[in-house]
Amino acid sequence: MQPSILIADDHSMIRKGLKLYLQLNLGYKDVQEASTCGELMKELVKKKFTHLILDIILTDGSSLEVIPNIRKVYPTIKIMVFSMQPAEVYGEVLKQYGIEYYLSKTSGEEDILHVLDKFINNEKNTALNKTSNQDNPFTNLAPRELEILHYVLKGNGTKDIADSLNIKMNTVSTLKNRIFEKTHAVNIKELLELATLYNVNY
Amino acid sequence: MQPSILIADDHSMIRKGLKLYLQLNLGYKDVQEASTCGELMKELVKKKFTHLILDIILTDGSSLEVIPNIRKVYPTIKIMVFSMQPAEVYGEVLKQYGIEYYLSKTSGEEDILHVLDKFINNEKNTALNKTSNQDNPFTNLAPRELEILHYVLKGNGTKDIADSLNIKMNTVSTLKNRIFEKTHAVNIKELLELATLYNVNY
DNA sequence: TTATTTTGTAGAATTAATTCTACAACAGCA
DNA sequence: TGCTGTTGTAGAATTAATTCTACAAAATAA
Repeated sequence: MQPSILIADDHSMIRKGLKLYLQLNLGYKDVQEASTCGELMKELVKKKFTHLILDIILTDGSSLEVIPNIRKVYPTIKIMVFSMQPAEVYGEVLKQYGIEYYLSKTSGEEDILHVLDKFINNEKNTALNKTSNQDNPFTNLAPRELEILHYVLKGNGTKDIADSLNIKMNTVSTLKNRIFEKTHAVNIKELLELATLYNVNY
Repeated sequence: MQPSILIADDHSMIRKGLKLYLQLNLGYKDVQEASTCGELMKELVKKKFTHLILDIILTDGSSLEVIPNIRKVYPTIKIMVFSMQPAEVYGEVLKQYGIEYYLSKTSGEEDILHVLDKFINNEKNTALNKTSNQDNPFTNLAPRELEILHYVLKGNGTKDIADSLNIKMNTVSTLKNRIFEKTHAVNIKELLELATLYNVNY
């Protein structure tokens, strides 16, 4: 059976690039795109996919949150997550969500093709198992904390974040405090520096 | 004459996506890739390109720094810069380097194609022209504003600054606002980026 | 030289952000 | 299997920060 692949990422250029790899380099013809969580869910209903490739953060929310739902409705679908961060940052969270395949957008051509190929052919991914970097302060962040971090690193304010996630400002403040505690940063400037240091983008 | 295009970006996926737009959507066949400043210079020697598309930050340095050199050796080459940031952040710097075309990677499909098309066909780019044509945005700051800037860049909060200068928080806020206005930064993150870019560390 | 803009400052009012507390759900350990 | 720590959430109270307005002094333009 031919694999049927759905890509969800809010940058169209990334979607096109990934699609190109899958279609031209690896020869998988059936590749669809979605740019938001909403679109993602809509596409899933339209058609039965065998493989999902999800950016962690989409404009309308974190794809991590919808993964349990997707799993419930489509238990056989294979899911790969990808983002700008090196694997260590999301390592723990991904394990928590049972994600076995991870691709960093900063990887080189060969790595990308290698990981994609393994993913589509359901081979075990070796890369994720060996990661557990203790000194990266971002590794200890909880899923929601990472999500908030994303917005904080973009420069968004507390109210903004609260509004776009539909939670109270208090909650965002609490999460932000926990991020600062765990990373030992004392202000946004230090957090940004740390993020630069550990190659954590957004 | 057919345009001959060179893309420099350290994310291979972005290169592929951009290439796809140029080749499949716009029909320009001659598109090459480089992932580092070093590779960029090597490619330039190999062959005469008509158009360059550069990510601002590459792994081995800022592409902005090599632009003057490129201009000296290849005065007719057209250069477009692209990055993850919205145009305003780099607006001033780009002006300084004589860059007329800018593309944000976060743009949607239509915008990307539109800007690319204009660039390749040497049409005037309207988007960048309306950004104010001052030099270094920090040179317009008044003495007291620079003083406040110093504390802001250190990561200090409004109250802190007010206390250590023995002025009211209102005053600091007003000064901060004027700093943001004059630099066109919308938040601390952008201000820090601008400061880094202009080597401002008061 | 006069008119206009910029600069440094703040009061009042408002809005944003934090802190402190709490609690239920869950995870992990022992 | 019960104990303990973590996570995600928010209410109440408080504090920090912004906005809007204003004004005198200084700088600048006409």
